[in-house]
Amino acid sequence: MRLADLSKRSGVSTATIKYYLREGLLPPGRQVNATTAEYDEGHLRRLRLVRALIQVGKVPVATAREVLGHVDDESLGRTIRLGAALWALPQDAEPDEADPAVAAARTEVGRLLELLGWETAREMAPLSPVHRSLVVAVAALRRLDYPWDAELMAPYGALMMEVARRELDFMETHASDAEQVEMAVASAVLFQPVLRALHRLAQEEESARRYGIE
Amino acid sequence: MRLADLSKRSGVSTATIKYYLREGLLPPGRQVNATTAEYDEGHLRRLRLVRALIQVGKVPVATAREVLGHVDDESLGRTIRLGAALWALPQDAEPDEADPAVAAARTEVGRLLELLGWETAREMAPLSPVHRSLVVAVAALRRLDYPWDAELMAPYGALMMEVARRELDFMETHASDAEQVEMAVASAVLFQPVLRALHRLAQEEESARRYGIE
DNA sequence: CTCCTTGGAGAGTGCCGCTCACCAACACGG
DNA sequence: CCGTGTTGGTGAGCGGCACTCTCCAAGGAG
Repeated sequence: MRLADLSKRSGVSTATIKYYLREGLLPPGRQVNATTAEYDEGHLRRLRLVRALIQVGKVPVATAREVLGHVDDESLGRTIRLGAALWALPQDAEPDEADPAVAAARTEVGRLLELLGWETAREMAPLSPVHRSLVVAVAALRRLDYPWDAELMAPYGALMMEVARRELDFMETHASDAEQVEMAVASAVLFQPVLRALHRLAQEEESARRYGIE
Repeated sequence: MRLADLSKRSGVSTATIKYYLREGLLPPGRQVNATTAEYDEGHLRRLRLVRALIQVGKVPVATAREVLGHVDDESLGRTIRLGAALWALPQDAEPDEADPAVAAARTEVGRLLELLGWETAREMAPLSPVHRSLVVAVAALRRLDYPWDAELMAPYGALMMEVARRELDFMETHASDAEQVEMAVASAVLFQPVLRALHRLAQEEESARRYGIE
């Protein structure tokens, strides 16, 4: 398969594919000679993943490169690889440590993890970027005077744990570590729009049920 | 309160506040004379909401303006107002109707709503932008060969309904329609990062529990 | 009276995800 | 073996967006 074929089968323009190659999102093809390179099904698969991350998941190109780098790092075990890939994903702003809402949010998130019994998450908390973006989001809610507290949030955490369990069950039906990590990244990113849409549909549905369509 | 005070109390630069005023995200202050305008607590509250939408929720400025327009539209009843605001929120790309994955996704989403018994959502389906972005996201998952089907997704839908019920219960503790709609919008947008973070933390936690830290 | 601040508005900035234009080296059909 | 078209590679350009800068004349504060 050459570049033009890759483009046809993926629906991505050759210019964009070249850009992804340049940015290191897509590994180079097998160079046949100075003007020809061969791509295989693996490239097509990776290209579709890249597109999904960027277009549906809105992941910045630089972040996608980093995440995919971890996915491909065969020197790591599965858990570390998964962790590294997930850690590379968030691109939220740094919390403003001077803001009292941030400090309060941090405390409350700590209590939440305790309530949920998420020991690994608690140990990793000071370093984890995921933890950090949780703090930022909670701080934003608090600034809007939403009485957010750990007890209120614990059920959501439990629900997300339920979601994660289903995903890992499903991942286990797949063969290689790389495939599993790839799948975990795809779920982390692509289930987001799905959950968001279901969430909003549920809001509308429940609102219509409670109050009718006035 | 003048512009500079509004800036100090919100932590948003005067230049940015002026920009929001120009873009219609913030209603103008009470004009005292040609060079002075007075802002009140309502402006501060709105400004915080705008910031949360844009910075944490990553909602584009143009979209935020539209959403807030619906929140403020007192000619509408609560359900319609909520629906209008939520409909204005998504900013996903249009589905490519020529793509067979999109057609398959549409069918599958229809079956999902049937399984969940979400009648209002089914009636609104052809028009709803939220429904549309669900189709886009599901199509992306299908293209990656994830065997997504309605039965697999139904539990997620049920979980999101549970989340929505909690939110509406909480909303009911608040007074005016406008406040309730504002709160619904804030949840729709700000719970997203919270859920995302909890989801990823749960993934890491469960992975560590199952496989240890190799 | 003097200096500072105000609201308003246009133009500029920086980033980002492409997209275009151009290149010499080659592939391939006839 | 020739002519046309395609290849990988690269620099520059584009359009959108969220600000941010700069300037202005009109007031306000001490």
